[in-house]
Amino acid sequence: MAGVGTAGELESVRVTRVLRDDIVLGRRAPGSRLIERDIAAELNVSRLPVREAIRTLVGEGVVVARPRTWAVVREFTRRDIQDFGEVREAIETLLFVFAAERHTEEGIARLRAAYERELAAAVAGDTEAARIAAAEFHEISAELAGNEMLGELIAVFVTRLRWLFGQHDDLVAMAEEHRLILEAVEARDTDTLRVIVPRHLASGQQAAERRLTHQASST
Amino acid sequence: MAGVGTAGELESVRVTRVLRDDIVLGRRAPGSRLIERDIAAELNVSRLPVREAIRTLVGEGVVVARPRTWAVVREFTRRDIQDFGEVREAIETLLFVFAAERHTEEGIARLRAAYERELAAAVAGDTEAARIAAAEFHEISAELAGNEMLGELIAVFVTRLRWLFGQHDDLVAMAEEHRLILEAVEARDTDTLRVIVPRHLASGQQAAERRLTHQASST
DNA sequence: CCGCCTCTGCTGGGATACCAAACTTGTCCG
DNA sequence: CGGACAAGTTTGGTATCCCAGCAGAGGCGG
Repeated sequence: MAGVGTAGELESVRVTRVLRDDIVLGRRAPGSRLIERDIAAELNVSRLPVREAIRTLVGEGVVVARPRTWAVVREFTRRDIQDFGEVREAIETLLFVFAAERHTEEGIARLRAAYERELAAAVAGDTEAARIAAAEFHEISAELAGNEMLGELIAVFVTRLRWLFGQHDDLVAMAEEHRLILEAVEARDTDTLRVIVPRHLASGQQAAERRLTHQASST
Repeated sequence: MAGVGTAGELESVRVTRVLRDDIVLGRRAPGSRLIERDIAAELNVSRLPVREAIRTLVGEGVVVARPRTWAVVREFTRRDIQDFGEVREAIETLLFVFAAERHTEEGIARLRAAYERELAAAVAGDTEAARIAAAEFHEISAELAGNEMLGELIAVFVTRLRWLFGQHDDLVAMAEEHRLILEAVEARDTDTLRVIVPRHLASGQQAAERRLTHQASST
């Protein structure tokens, strides 16, 4: 169900994914221009799908577009990252608290499975697999939270999240933090969650700020 | 700053506003079809601005679009409204708590001015003016909160908010609730805010659910 | 009489060509 | 050295055309 890929896929969706990956993976630097005509030529499509893709990425907050000029990859300031962290703290705390209050047996089993996959990959040093498993940990949590609107809200921010906080230095430490969250969710211990989730996010915050410093210095 | 209007305005922005108002004000019913060609003809534009507008409204969560078929105005369930209320509670509490922690003298003065305009309009029975002033109360609060990302997050939800919770039965009561919030913000009393903001929102929740019931019965 | 299935019309997704508006940029002049 | 001006770019929008795919109607068979 996940991996059919190009079968009947809309061009605009494909272009969006390519551009988004370019940005998130750093192949397009913050501040660099997104020129519709050039991108269209690169990807062998007309300007239409490119325009839609750029609009989508504007909605996801990783591209800024002023009228009648080129769009650029967004440049985040240290302040933006701080602000984003504050908002993220509130949202994710809500997410895990709801998951704790509303989860089912079956859901916890899936959450544990994701955690175990993440841990195994982290120990094995498989960065990509650990990243994917960690993302699934979040997705399953969103399901358990049983709040569709919360899911939509997170969807709006998830690209920014992947971009700014995508790479975490210490994979094993992150897996350990997920274990603590998993156990608190399973025990429906919301008080503990309200303490450990902010702490968990703070550890990723520093990596993001370090990354920003690195980018700034390379400009 | 608000009211220049049509001067050099982009067509896509204009079309978006027209469609959004149609939906928010109930001129387009939930479930009704949004057919690009028809809307383009109605507004004397080509299909492109209409497509962009529909995409924007999808992003704002008030329109649903499946590939290669018409888009429809979103139909909200009672569950959606409940979920939305839960999320809104967390976001707005955060908003006013930040505003309380970070506001300036000058900002409070503007917030009070907005409140007083709202109260005067509510007492006078001027629904439209009260609605506008209440919206400004929120906008100023977002400024005072000093968190750009939080503003972006709210922007994503504000259309849904206007649509579902737009009309509040008792304008004077809402103004009174805003007075309590204003005073708590000014006094930097975050503990009180964490209590009264959820209570404030709950009072609007019921109106939204009643509205939904009304819509369902009229279908 | 009911349910499935095909078939057709409608609708969006995309390509192409073209034009206007306005933003950038580089140049020239004071 | 700085500002006004002109040329080149780039997006926003219009107008068509075509194709793929969904929805609904109607027919077919049980």
